[in-house]
Amino acid sequence: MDGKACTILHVDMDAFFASVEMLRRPELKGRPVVIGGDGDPTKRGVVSTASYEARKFGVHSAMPLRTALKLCPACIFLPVDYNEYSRVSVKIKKILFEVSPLMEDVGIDEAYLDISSRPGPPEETAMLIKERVFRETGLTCSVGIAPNKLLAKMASDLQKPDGLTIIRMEDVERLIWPLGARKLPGVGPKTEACLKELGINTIGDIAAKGLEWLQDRLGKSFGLYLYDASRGIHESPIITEWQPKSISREETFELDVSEWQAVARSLAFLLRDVAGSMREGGYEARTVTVKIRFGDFSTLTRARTLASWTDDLDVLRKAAFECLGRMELKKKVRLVGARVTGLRRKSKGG
DNA sequence: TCTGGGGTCCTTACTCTA
DNA sequence: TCTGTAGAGTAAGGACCC
Repeated sequence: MDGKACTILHVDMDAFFASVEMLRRPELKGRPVVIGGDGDPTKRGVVSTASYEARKFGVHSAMPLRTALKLCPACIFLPVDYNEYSRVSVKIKKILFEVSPLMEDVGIDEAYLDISSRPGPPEETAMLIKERVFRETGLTCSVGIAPNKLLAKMASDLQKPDGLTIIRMEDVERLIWPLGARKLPGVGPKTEACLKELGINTIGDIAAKGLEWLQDRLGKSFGLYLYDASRGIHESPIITEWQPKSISREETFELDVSEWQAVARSLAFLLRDVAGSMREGGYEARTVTVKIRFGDFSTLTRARTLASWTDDLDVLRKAAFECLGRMELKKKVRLVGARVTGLRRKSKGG
């Protein structure tokens, strides 16, 4: 941002996965629907999206499917159909891009738009988006309008579903300060608990603290972020081009395994997948990391940086197995993962 | 009996080198 | 040559996001 007043819009699809399923199966409308895992709530997996009806039972995303089933035995459980949601997502992003090419894609169901140079009031642009998205996909979204990305995101969250909310800098004290600290992006369950210990419950409580006080207790970088964010100050720009920094695959076993061979077999499969994605995107990598999570959820990672960049499966596999060899598998293994970092685009012909 | 998968970013520790 | 140190690169773990 260059100092000029900015108008940023945050568009967030309402219960996206569940809403797409309801488009395909209208008989699900008005019923508690949970999307997650392979759709079997007796198996390992977590909730990706719960319809608003399911949320009334206390079901929310990231909750284990087994817990969701207990809370809501009448819920309809469906598997995640990522291909279908991606197809709909592309349609929505196309509409948004037509409204403003200064668009930042944030995952499958949300985006930021810089509409500073669009004529007319921003509410008009927001209404135009909502109408077009509904007309062309049958889905509703919530839109937040603000001078920066942080406030735009918080705005879209204030009124859901099908909301339209504006936050100006002068509204921060009235609209943002009364909210729980957890409502600030970047504050997760751990930070929330830590803040509570410090006597901080709301965003206003954070804003009441000095910069040094926050930095002493929460670290230099995060302390500064909280100090600014609680005042609605945030300067990160709209990112229109994105390059991945890592490519990874992981697998949670249906039952924890104790045989090294099972872990090794899974690792080999995952690496083949990772290498496939690398080739697809035209990337080569320098560092390979292996992750092992045990039944008690304790997690180990081991990394190996290679002498040069590669997308050769054999080389990646050798590095990964060397990492695996450095770990003691004394407990049953729940999850195995493979990741490559230090990515660069492969030069043509090489 | 819980707790996915694919990412990003931050902090801390360690090692090597200038 | 010895010693201390700063900085870069690497490694490991953790928090967070969708």
